[in-house]
Amino acid sequence: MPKVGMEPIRKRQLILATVEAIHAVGFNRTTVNQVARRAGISPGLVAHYFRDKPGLLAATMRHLAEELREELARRLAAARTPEERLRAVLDANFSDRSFSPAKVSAWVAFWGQAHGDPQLTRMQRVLRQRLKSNLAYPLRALVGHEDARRIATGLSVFIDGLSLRSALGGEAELDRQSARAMAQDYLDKQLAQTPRVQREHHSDVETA
Amino acid sequence: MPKVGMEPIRKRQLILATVEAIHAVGFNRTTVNQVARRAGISPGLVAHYFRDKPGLLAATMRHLAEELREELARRLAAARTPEERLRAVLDANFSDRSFSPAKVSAWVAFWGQAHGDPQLTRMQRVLRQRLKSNLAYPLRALVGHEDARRIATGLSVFIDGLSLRSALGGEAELDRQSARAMAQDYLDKQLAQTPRVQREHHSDVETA
Amino acid sequence: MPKVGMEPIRKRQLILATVEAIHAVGFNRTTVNQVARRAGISPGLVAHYFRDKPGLLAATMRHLAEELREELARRLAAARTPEERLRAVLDANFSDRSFSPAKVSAWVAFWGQAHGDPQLTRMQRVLRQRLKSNLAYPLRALVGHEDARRIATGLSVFIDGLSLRSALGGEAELDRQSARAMAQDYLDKQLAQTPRVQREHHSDVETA
Amino acid sequence: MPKVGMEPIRKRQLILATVEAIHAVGFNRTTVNQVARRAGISPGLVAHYFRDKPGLLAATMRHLAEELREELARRLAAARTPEERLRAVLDANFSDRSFSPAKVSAWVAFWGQAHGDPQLTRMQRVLRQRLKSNLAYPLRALVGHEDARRIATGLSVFIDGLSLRSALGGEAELDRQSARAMAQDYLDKQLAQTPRVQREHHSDVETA
DNA sequence: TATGAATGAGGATTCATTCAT
DNA sequence: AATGAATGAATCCTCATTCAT
Repeated sequence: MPKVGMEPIRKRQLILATVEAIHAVGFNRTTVNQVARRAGISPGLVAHYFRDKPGLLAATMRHLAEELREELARRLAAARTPEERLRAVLDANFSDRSFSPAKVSAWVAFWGQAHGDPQLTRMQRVLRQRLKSNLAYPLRALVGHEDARRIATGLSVFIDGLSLRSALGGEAELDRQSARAMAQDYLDKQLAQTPRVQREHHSDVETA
Repeated sequence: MPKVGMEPIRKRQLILATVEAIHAVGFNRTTVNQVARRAGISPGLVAHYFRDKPGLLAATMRHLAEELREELARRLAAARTPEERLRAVLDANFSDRSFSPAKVSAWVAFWGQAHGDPQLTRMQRVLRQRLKSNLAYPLRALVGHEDARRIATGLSVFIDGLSLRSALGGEAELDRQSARAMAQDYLDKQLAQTPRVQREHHSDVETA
Repeated sequence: MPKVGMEPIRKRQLILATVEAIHAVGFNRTTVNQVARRAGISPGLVAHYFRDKPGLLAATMRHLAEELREELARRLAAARTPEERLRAVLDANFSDRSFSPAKVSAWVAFWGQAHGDPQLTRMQRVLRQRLKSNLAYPLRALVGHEDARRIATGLSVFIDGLSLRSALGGEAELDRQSARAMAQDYLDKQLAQTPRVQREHHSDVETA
Repeated sequence: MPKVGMEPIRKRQLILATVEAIHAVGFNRTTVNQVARRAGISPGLVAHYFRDKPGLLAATMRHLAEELREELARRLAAARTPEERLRAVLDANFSDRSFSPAKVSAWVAFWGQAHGDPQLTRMQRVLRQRLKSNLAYPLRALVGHEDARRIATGLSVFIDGLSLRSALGGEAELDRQSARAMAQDYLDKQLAQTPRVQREHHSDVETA
């Protein structure tokens, strides 16, 4: 049943099937045939669209990263103050779409594979850096440079820990809402004990 | 060249080789032959001592957990106050022996495999629970029950995040000392904003 | 973009692409998709015109044989004496068109595949027989029947050997001109040591 | 059924099975499983001994070349005069062991694969060079340098042609004895028309 | 206790072929 | 007449596991 314009559809089907398979049977038992069957597609098509298994896995991870980026971009566009920006970053990371059990499972599985796979390692590094930047930027409006960097690092570490816990424990142990709350708590407690800085373009407004 | 009393030596050799292999080539490329060769042992012996590959992997993880337990027990034995106990828990988790690059890599690899493997999942759950208990107990001497539980959970999440970051980034990005310091910072900031509780057996001492 | 009268054009394109592919990447890596892409044609058309891969390969070999036949026919038409006929046969076999590197590569590749493929085997046999006949006929005007047969066989064997050498060694080792000269040398040396026979219809001419 | 010292036996079994398979079903249908089954061995052992399929094929060709070398060495050791040496070279190339139908089939199959396979190409080149040297050396005792080179080249080309003919036509068309005779005829006819040269170290003997 | 040769099931990948458009 | 997406059988290869020694 050959059709035109199927490429994006097929790719999406296969990527979703990959995430589901990882969540359902674990990374090791996730074979190309598994994924293809789950997507209702012939295994040969995987090669057609992703070249090989590493290609499929990399594309899957890229897809997850892209989803996260979209969620974040949408929320940041509506944010006006540093506080709103910080909230937007957390909202994106714990959004219904990005923090679903299957996707969190996939993230953790990829973390476990990153060692020894240069491509995955690079992607992880980029993602981590991006999260830190997204946090550090609004923080610099509130606290000193060094403190902003420190809090951004700590919060991104904490978010990773929450993902891990969520994936390993199942939803029962740590649901999305609680994870979100714990991240917020982390941020609040850090800010509460960090000296605020008056920044020039803020003073202007305040003295006006 | 069969010898008697080789069992514990062989087991240790194979377990260490497993950790090294995971760190060196990643979980997926860690084959039984790889591990055996690295240990300077015939692959057939793996079956003899661990029955099969899952057996070797479970034993390896059990070994890591046991090491952590030993480190902790030793330090807790010398701890007298709640503060010392908390420090002991952190010291154990970030000890030279438990937080080596290879071992942290192995932890993260196991996390990635836990999904779908009931045995690994169970072990993870037990470990996590143990860490939380070890933290919550001394905390209950300082803060309320609910706060103790909350801080213990948060800190164990944060420690996991630090391990992950350490494994993925390499030592360059987050060394052992810095990770230890960040965990301490987390604990300090949490305690600073949590109301202290006067407990009976402490009041006695203090009022004396 | 369906057009009429495309059949011979498409077939030629695909056959030439097959020869080029064999020369460029070797027989084994010559896939239908390879050939189609090289011809700038959809792989589906291969089935349309040649039914399947064996059909394409057989047609390709038939094409090479036909080319050789044409070259020979043209030259033979102009030949008047037995000597001219012999020269014509050699000229045809070592012509620019028939003895190009790509085509010689293709011949050798087909030889390697002939075993176990009845169709290819049959074609090889026919070709060989034809070459031998084309050589034996003019030779019979010069030497005895048995000698003619012997020299024809030997020369056709030698020509095959030259093709092989030319294909394996690349043009650097044995170019077309040298191969032609060696074949001629073979023929000359054989004739020089074979007793000539006076044939009736020749004596008439000569005694006239 | 693991045993020690099986390596050379297994390798020989697999190599012979490879030659037989190529002869029986053709190069393309010669799969690793085919060969293993034919050798009465598990397919996994192929990887154990030859790494992969190309490794097996290369080893097979190397084996054929080595066999030829042995045949030649044995005969050359017994040869005293240039004429005996030349005869030894032909005897070796058309020996019962080296010129069996299956082995000739294998040679031709390898020729067809050499294009695009650097390893096979190199081996072919070395073999061809060796044959030419083995012929040129005794020839230089009989004729001039340039003539020796020319005859050696021509004869080795002719031998290749005979192998090809023998493989394609089956034994019916050109048996081993006839092929041998044709090669001898080629050599004799060439020598008969090439001026002999008196070489110093021969004159000494003859004038003594 | 120890070896490592041998097995064979399982997985990734290739590719000739089909077929809806 | 032409496309090229899709199929799925076939092949190579890996690797956990077994077992004779």
